[in-house]
Amino acid sequence: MSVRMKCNQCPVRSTSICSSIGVESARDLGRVVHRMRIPEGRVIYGGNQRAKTFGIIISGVVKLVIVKPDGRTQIVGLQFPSDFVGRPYSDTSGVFAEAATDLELCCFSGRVFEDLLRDHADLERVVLKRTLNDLDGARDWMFLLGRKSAQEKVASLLHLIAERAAEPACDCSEMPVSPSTFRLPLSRTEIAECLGLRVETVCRQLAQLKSRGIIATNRRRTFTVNEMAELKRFAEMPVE
Amino acid sequence: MSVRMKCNQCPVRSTSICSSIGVESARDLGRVVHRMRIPEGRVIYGGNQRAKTFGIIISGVVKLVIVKPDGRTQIVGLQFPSDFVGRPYSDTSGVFAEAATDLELCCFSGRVFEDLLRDHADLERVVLKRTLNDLDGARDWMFLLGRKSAQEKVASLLHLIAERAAEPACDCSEMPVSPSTFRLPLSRTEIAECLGLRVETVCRQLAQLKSRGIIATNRRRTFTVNEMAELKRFAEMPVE
DNA sequence: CGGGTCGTTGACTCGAATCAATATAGGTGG
DNA sequence: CCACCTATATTGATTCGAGTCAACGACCCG
Repeated sequence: MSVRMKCNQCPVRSTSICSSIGVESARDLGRVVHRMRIPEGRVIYGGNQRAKTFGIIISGVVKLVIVKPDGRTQIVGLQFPSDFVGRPYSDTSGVFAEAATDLELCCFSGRVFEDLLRDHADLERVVLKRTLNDLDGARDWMFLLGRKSAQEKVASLLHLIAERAAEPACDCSEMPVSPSTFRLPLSRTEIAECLGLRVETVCRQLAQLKSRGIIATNRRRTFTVNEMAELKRFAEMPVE
Repeated sequence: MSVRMKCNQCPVRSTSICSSIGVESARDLGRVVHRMRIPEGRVIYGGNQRAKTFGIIISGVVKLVIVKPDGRTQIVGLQFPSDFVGRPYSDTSGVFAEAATDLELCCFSGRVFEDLLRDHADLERVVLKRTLNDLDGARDWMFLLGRKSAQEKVASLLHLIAERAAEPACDCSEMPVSPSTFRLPLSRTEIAECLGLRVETVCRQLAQLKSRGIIATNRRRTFTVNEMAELKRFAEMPVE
């Protein structure tokens, strides 16, 4: 099976960077890709990872983490299917990328991709656009970290995940039950690490949302959002 | 006086994007620039600002702010001389840019710059590199907002500002007194808005640092860092 | 079925927010 | 140029939200 074939049946083709570049760039990119399965917990880049890796997430979730020597941990980004993974033009970033769930990654190895970037202005433009969007996202997240209450933080993250999980490209959904049920890609501890909170606080806020009927959880990672609109309200209102 | 002349004597030429592009791009860019003085408090883009503006800061400081309807405010970025100001490829960003001090800006108006970006791959590449650095910076800041104590937050911000203020391109320094004295580009309230704190908390932490002899302040905005190394320690240690 | 990790809940503490009262710089107008 | 006036900064007293410590419960794996 040729690479072209693989790209043609790629589930994220229409939403990834591949959809925004010219045929020539797409062809050159298609030549150097290979699919890869990565188990939960594996570090993709950063830290002691020597080789640069770039890729597009086909399925699964990647977390971007900052860990300080004293153990304090902050998750500074989440990436979902169709997102671009990698940090071009630098190999010294305090951030590292780790598989939050098992992943399917369409990846191209370091040097090759950077050469491609240099040679294909359209590819570089689309990476720039993605990066600018990531920056907007990071800034919205800064507002959350600096100004929102625990209640709002938890509601915001659930809302964000629920929206991404609902996208067709994402296989997080378990079964199209009534509103939206999906498997949470993060543990309680990881949720806390996203939000600048402690696990216990996250649990208490989840309990609150449950008692109000806005969400439901049975098995640990199985989530149902009953009232998406309510959830959004909670994500932006100081309290009730 | 020609534009070329103006560029030749530009104080931030060697550190801005202009230093990283080819002669042809530099020439084309030089054709469309004009200097502008902008008073403290003026909004440069975002909010109700219709016209897109791009530019390079020659002197002064720009703050990037998110304000929510209920009045909660978070500063999500600071930009110093030689930094690039503007948000290409989008006009709907919740962030807006405001002059934190009086500014001197070398600016190019919207459409023209975006066309230039498209036509000059080297210019686009250097904007991409800057954006990636901004993203790294935003993520470091997320760690600060999510995980640092008030003490560390204040020390971190002062350290960051002191480093940028010390750069030759920056005219913040007042007089080369013993260690480093400079004019703070932010009010106490703005410092609080950077850090996800309240004014009162910022004051108390400043008082702490003063009583330890690490910094000194006489007139409100005049700051001296006595012990840069100590300040850095405080920026990263849970407490003392 | 048993062990261990992860999640949940409760009691208490602590750091930063809030509320309130001055103090001081710096600008303004007389 | 000086005295006043206002916005900004500072300090104190108290409250409150989230952190910490501790125990228990439940899901998941072998």
